[in-house]
Amino acid sequence: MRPTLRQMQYLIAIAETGKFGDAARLVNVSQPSLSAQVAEMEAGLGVALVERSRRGAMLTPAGEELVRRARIILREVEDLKAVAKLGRTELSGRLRLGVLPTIGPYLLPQATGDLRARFPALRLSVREERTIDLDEHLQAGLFDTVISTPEDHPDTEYAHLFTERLYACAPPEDALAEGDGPIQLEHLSGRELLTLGEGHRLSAIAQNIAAAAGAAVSSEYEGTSLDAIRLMSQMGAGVAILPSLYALSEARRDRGMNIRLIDHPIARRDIALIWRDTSPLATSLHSLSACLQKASAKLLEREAKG
Amino acid sequence: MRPTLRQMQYLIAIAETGKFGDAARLVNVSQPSLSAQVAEMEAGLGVALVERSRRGAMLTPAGEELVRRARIILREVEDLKAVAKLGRTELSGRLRLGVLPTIGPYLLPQATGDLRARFPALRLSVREERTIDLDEHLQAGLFDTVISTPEDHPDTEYAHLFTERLYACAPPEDALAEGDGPIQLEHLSGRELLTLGEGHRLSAIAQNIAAAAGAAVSSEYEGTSLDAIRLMSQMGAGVAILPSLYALSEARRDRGMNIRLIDHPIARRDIALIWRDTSPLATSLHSLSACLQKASAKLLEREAKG
DNA sequence: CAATCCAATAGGAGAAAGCTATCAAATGCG
DNA sequence: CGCATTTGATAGCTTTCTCCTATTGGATTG
Repeated sequence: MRPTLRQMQYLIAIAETGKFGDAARLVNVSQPSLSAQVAEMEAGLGVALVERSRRGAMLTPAGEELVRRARIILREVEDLKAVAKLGRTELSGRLRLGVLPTIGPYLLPQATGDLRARFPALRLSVREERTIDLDEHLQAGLFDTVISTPEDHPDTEYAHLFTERLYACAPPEDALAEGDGPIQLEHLSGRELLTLGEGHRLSAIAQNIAAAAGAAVSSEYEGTSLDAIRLMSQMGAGVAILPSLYALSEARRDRGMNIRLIDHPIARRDIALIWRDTSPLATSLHSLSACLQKASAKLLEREAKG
Repeated sequence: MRPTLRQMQYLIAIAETGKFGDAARLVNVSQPSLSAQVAEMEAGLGVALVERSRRGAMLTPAGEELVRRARIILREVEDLKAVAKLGRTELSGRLRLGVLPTIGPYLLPQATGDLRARFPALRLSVREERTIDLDEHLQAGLFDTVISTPEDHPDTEYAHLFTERLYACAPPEDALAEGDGPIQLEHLSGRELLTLGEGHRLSAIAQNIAAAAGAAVSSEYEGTSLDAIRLMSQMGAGVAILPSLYALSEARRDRGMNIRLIDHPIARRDIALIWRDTSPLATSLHSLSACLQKASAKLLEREAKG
């Protein structure tokens, strides 16, 4: 690819020193080598760039113009190297993160402070999608990493973030709302459960719970957001099935809200930061996961006691 | 100089095709060569740029960023080549022209039309200086070329433009002002001659004329411009010695002005476009001189008749 | 299970870029 | 004037880089 970066560098050295010999010394090269490269450059471009005389070297108008441009180009190459160096040690640039809508809005705000401190050059691009779409888009390269349930994503590596548990939320006048501690599956027997629409991971889990508890998932009221489900529940439409992060963060905000932990292995799900097993970002993503883990621990500390 | 332009090109090809093999075909290179160069680039920068998988290649965030920058850099190299190509055939960019103050203001305006048509990319930077300064600054590289008298500039090549002759200009009531044709040196005998200050070529010539004609050069009234000399002459201070271009162009404008050609070999001087004999612009400057020659011929056509 | 596809690896050939030594011209100094 | 110095160009040789063909290894597909 002519002219070469090296040739440009040599030409600039001549512009700066005014002599072939000094220019060669400046760039740590022998004078004949530099002469040859400059001659090569002139031949390749078909223009005289340097005027040789006994008193040294002087640039032609064309040479001056090319030096001006070459300086810009070399500086941009340096910038490129600097950017790469930043990216070497830490995450930087745009990282496309896919996240479950039952997690993202509650976990990420908690983590932003830490993230900014730990990865100042990182620009997160976040998108909420259903589990099934997360997987497809991760494999297609539209996401660099996702926050989801590892078992739904083949050919991936992951770092565990936290274990999500489920909560039941009933209307105030409901019998379920009277107690305080965890409830058993049997307590849900015969009830109508409210959950998100199809394709969401939460929906699949709710189906399992319903089957195990002898309950039914409401087909009429499939919510499009957790807030919608909670509101429907408050209006008497049924028992809302809510995941940890939402339940705890909303419960903290709304003291009147009555939630009860469902105490059963089926109502647990591991949440992890997940990436393609071919991704070279693995090590960086591990430290990202540490930040996220810390944030989730803080959000879930009430759960540990309860 | 790492990374190389070629390496950047290869990385871009991967970004565009999504596969090493296709990228190699795109840039007319074997797949192993491209693989090696990209690997070299990654090693040199210390960052993973490409995520390899069985389904092809995918860029990391760092890779995307570098591709963005590399595209800019490659385009600027193309621009540089294009600029060089323009400069190859014709004069272009800034050409620093030094010119005698007795010539520049009269010759150059006449030539501008032709110059623009012939060298559209040329930006003339003109500076008027005394002969002695022209020479010094030409040698020092502050000028690419000058318009002057060849015999005053050693180590130069030149292209003849025209032969300048001298005119005598006397006050209206003067005896010299009565005739019309050329005058002989004897007509100046005993007169006081007006000319430019020291260091100007015209001054030296006027000294010669004075010596040969038995005249004196006024030491009191050394003009700083030809207009000043002419005015002083009109006020009765002496006989102004004026060169062709000024005399003819002003005579054309001011019909009442009386000028008479001095008919003697000593009152001639060759004017040429001059450049260092080491200048690679020689051929281009020859075509520049053709334009200037044409302009001067037009200005001097009255002289040919008279 | 064979066929196919993709990237990495191996080994060798050619080009490119480097170096030392030398030359030719010109300048500078005694 | 003459000799030492400085300048860029040239010559010859060595090293490094770049590329190519051929092959391997792993994974996907019919």
